[in-house]
Amino acid sequence: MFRDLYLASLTTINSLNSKTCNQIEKYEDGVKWKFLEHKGPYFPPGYQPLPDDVKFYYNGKPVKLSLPAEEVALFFAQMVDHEYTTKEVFRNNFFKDWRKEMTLEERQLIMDLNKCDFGELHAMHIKKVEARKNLSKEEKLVKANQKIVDEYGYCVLDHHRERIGNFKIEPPGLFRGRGDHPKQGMLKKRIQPEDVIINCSKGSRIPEPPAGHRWKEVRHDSTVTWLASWTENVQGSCKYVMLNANSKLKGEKDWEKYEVARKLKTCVDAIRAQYQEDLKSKQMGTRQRAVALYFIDKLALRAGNEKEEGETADTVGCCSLRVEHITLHDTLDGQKCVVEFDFLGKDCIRYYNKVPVTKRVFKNLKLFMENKQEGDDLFDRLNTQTLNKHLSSLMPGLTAKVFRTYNASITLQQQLKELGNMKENVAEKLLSYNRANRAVAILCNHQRAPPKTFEQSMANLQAKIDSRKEQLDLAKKELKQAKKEAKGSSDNNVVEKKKKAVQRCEEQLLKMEVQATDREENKQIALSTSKLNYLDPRISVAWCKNMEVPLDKIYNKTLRDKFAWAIDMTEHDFVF
DNA sequence: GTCCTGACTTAGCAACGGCGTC
DNA sequence: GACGCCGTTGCTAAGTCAGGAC
Repeated sequence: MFRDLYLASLTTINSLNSKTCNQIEKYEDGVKWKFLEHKGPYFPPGYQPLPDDVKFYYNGKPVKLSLPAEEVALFFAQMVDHEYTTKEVFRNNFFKDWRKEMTLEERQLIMDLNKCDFGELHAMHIKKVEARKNLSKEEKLVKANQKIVDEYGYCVLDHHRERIGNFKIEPPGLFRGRGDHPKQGMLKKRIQPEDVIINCSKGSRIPEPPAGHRWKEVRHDSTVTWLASWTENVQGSCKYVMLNANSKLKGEKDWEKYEVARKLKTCVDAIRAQYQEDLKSKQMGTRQRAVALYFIDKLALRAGNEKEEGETADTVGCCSLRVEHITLHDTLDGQKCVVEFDFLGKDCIRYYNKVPVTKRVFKNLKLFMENKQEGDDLFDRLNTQTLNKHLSSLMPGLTAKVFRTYNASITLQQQLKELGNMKENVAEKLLSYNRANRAVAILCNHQRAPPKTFEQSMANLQAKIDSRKEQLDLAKKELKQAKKEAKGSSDNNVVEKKKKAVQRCEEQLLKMEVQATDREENKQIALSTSKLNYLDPRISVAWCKNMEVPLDKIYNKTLRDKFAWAIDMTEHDFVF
């Protein structure tokens, strides 16, 4: 995949368990692995045991916890005002794992989480957060942190110095699975150097493990893009240290992704014709595949791999839909053949939609649901492997995911064409862009929790609009008066001044009203996900050029870096 | 064909920090 | 200069998909 990888440097934040540690060192930078004794364990950087006046209480009595148990208690204490800690599953998992870190005596004493009082630990945490907020820039070690990024945040790939995306090892803490995750609250353990695999070129400088320690393995695999990896203990999955999105390697992959989606554009009509035909197939499997493809294409559903029951939250995608996730209505709200979808998708985000479908799709769905009950798969003859195998036979590189990219990008392009108006000012053009972006976000079901301060900030903005309206009325009156007074006079200066004031007021009012509309429409919709992952950046770059809108109005610095390849190559006549 | 795993992309949340307003 | 708002950034969970083993 790449020829010549040199890992310039790599470091990990946080260190090892401290079970037998007998010495505490305070670290200025809080980053490098630090080792206390040649054969001893690591200690968390900067970790200080609880001061004497901060106590943990069990059943109303103060208890001095051993160091590992104390650290895990702090993880919980930091979260006590979060909804997580009210959930039974979270509490049970936490308590079970916490007890594993306790000494025998502690385990015999601490039997019930409800009798634990983390109040003082939590107060200490809040105090620390507040204290940090009040620090100056220098005290916050901004420069020191930058030095760490300079030293450890880069690698050399094909002779180019490239930024690493996540060069810090994930610190220990409590697992925050989304939704009703059965493993939420479990202890995410501290990663040791002995857990970490380093991947770098043969002959390159191998990063030094901390003194007295060794890496799990050093390998030289140029077929993969990761620089280091480890296995996390909660789900047993691999975690990787990889390059930043602005690297050449990631940029090339991004470009390839959009090129495959563009290629789909050339054969999508034939593919659609084929799955329409397959809806009539005698083979049940083929019909199911056709209906699934219809959903993936029309509704931009995800493929929906099977998941191991009890290991993760109960979420589904297209192929894993169950009969309880759809309701069929012969007629609904004056429309015929309506399918009502209601299920939890990725990240436990609810997908709720009422969609009129063709008669044939509707008839097939009725057939698939015959003699089935809650819990049964809707598409029992289909899985993502067979679906993708079929798709790749229709077009090289075609998978279910490509439809999402294709439909997202083509929707943006069409919407921009429909909504765009060269005569508008920049604020109005941006509203049109955001509306096009929003159409995509709705299609892909990219939601967000409404900001906590939403109602208040809308009220503030409305108050500003009202006050500006009053100013405008006043300015108009003053203009009228000035015109009256200037009648017959050759001096038009006052009138011109008042005219400009009216104009300025109108512009400001329009800008605020546009902002209010945009914000309201965006309340529960996340635009960033589609912008980052689904919309071919060349469409946006070309639009900016054609509409004479500065690119930084739609792409922030991070996005401009990520899409540098598109910014460099795109002309105004680009068509997706 | 199915199951499992590794590698990679996609996703939302929360902390941070810059900037406008008073 | 203080304050609050909101866009940006970092973090890491949760998906997709290919390939290998059986």
